[in-house]
Amino acid sequence: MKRRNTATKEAVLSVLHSSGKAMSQGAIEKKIGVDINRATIYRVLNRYCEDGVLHRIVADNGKQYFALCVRCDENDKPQNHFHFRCSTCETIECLPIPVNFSLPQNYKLETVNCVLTGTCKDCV
Amino acid sequence: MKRRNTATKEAVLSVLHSSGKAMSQGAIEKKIGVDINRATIYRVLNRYCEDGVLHRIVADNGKQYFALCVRCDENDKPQNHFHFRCSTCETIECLPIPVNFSLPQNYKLETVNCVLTGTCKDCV
DNA sequence: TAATTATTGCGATTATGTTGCAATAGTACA
DNA sequence: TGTACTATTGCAACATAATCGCAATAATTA
Repeated sequence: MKRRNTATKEAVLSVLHSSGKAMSQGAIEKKIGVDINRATIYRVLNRYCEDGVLHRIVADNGKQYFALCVRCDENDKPQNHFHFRCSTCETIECLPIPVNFSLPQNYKLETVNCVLTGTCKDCV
Repeated sequence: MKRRNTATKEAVLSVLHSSGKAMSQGAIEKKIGVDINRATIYRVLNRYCEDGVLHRIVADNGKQYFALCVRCDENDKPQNHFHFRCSTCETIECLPIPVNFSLPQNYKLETVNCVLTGTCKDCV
C-alpha cells in the first residue's frame, strides 16, 4: 500500500503543525478551511498513525485526538508522555513529562494513554 | 437530592464488588442477571461517581469503565493510580502504582486518567 | 395510609467513528 | 504524452456509546 501525496493530506498535516497541539477530527475540520469529508479526515489521520507520523490520544471525554510525533527524548517512544486536556479551551497538548511506571510481572505492554485534565496556563 | 436504596443500585455494586475490576456498562449488564435498562445502569453509575463510591476510567477504546473506590494509600486521591486494560480478556484493573508527575506552572488539575493497555498476567 | 419525589423504563436522540461502494486522481511506465 | 494501476476521496449507511425527556413506579417520611 504505497502512499500518495494529496492536497487533503498536506492540509491535515499543516493544520496540526500550525496548531502545535493535539486536535480532534472536528477541530481539524473547522480549522482546515477547505471542505473535506469527515470520513476522509479520519482515514488520513489513521494512516498517519500507522506510519508513525501522528500519535493518537484518547482523552477522558472519550474522543480521539491526534498530534505530530515529536519525541521528548530519542530513547522514549513518542506516546510515553503525559497529555493535558484543558476543559475550558478544549485543547490537548503534549507535556514534556515522561510517564514512568513498572508493570507487575507477566504483563505485556502495548500502549500508554495518560491524560491529565483541568485548566491550562492560558485559561487560568 | 437524597439517595434511595433500590435493588438495582445494590445489584450494580454487588457485581462490581465481586468482579474486583473496573467494568463497563455493557459488562455489568451481562453479569447482573436481572434485566435492567441500559439508561438506568448509566444513571446509577454516574450517581455513584458523584458520591465518590465509584471512579470512572475512560480507556483508550473510548469507553467508560467504573471501579469501586479503594484507596491505594490513605493520602492519595483514589483515581491517581494506573489502570491496565487487557485487550485480550477486555478487563480493566486498578494497578497499585501511583501516578507521579508535576504540572508546569499555572496549570490547574482536575482529573487524572492513565490507562496502560496490553496483555494481562492471566492472558499471556 | 398518603404525599413527596427519587428512581426507573422506554424511546428517541446525539455524537464519535467506521465501512462499502463507486468515482476521482496520483504515480509509474511504455 | 498517454495509459494502466490502484490509492484516495465523497457519500451514504451503519455501529456503538452515552444521554435525555417524559410518564410510570416505588422508596421514604410524616
